[in-house]
Amino acid sequence: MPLRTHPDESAELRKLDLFSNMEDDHYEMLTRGAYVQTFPPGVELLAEGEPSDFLFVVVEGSIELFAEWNGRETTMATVRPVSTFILAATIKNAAYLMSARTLEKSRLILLPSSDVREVFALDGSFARNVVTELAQCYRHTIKHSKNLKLRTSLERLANYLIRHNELHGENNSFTLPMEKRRLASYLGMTPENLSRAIKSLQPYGVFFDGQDVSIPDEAELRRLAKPSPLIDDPTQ
Amino acid sequence: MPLRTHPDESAELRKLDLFSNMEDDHYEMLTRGAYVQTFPPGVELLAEGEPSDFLFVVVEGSIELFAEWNGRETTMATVRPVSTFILAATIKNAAYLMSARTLEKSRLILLPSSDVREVFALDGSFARNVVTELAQCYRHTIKHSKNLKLRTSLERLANYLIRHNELHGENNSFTLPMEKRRLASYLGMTPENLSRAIKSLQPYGVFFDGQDVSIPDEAELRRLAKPSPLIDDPTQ
DNA sequence: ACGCGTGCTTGACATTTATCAATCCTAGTG
DNA sequence: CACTAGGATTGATAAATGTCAAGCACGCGT
Repeated sequence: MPLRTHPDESAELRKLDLFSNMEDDHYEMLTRGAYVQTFPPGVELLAEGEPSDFLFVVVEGSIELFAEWNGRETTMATVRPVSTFILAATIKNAAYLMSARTLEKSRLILLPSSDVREVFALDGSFARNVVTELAQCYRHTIKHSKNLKLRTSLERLANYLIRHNELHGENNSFTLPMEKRRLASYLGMTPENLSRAIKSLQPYGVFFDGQDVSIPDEAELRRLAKPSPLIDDPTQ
Repeated sequence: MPLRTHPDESAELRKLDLFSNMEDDHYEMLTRGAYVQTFPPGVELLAEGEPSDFLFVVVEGSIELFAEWNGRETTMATVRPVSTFILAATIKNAAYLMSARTLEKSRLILLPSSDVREVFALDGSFARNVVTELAQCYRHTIKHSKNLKLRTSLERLANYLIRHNELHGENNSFTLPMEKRRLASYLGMTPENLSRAIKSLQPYGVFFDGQDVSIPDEAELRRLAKPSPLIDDPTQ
């Protein structure tokens, strides 16, 4: 059963960049119809093609954005706290282009799309925040396309490992943040192909133990991966 | 030698969705430093990685947005009049993620990025127009990624032909709007592979004569292509 | 009309990637 | 503690795609 937001969630929401510098009564309009809901893993929250009824905010857990065509499926992105998803569809009042499912138990805030559009039309600060968020998503997707079109799957894997090590590695070691089959799908390859790619990175000093990865000497891997900030840097 | 905008270009610019509902003095701020310039074919206007000095508007001709990595190059989009490009980089004051070159003789309006950002901060209507434009670009790029990840190159070609026939075909015939090698690059394949893909579409009722295409009976092609509005419809 | 360049096509071949089936491994369950 | 289900791996094979080299064809300028 959906519940109204609790003060805790509301405070968390207010801190988001997307809602900074907004007038308080506009923020009130935006959240008065909001729900907080917790979902178990593997729940499909929305399907591509549906009209956008809600803007979603992940407060806890993780969400997979994926797309389907002709019986095939591919992972487009993974969304982690605290951030929104399907903002573009909400603002444009258009159909979702991607489906979403929970990967683990997740707590979400649902903001009615009509309220979001209403406040968007009224509040200039909010409109500017939406631009920043959309520009971010847009540039991420451009980089994803460049990655797919300019690199082989082995190169994509190598660059993924280097970037993830930079962001989350300690002592050049880290644990994969998702199942291998999802990573494979995100990187545009099959699980079998990922398995073989992992093996063929061993000569470059990459060692896997289940989900755990260690890259004692990054230099060799970098020679193969040739990372570029214009594809791999999430802050660019 | 750069020239200030002429009254003609200025009127054309003002009519763009991006500048609708703006206050006149804000529009004035935006255009007082603008230049109009005509470029011959094949001129590289900007390179990925450079800071965004200008927002570009194509008034005449056509522009290719492309990206490079490790000696490889791929076409990301073709921009035709009247529309802007590299808006996201301009607003975020970030490096370009794509390079741009003229495909034919082209007339462009250059708006200094600093002016665009200044007006963006002042004018709520302009900020909302930027959102609409960015959401459009974002969703286009999502569709491009889905196309690449979910379809084979033959399926991508088939869908491209169906869509282009819908939009620009007369009597189920049309002329390719770009060279085959650029189409190949846009579709994420080599020119050789495109040549073979074209041949293997003959049994599906697709006939090429140089740049001219005719699809007397679309039904057969559609059975192969399985077009989806969530990938192929530019208005979605 | 003649060359000339560029893009297109074709063939032979190599590489990359997917598919299918079997097996292994491991975390969770009764 | 064995059982089981689902993911991961492996091998064999097929399909898709890229590479290289040669030849073709069309348009352009002289």
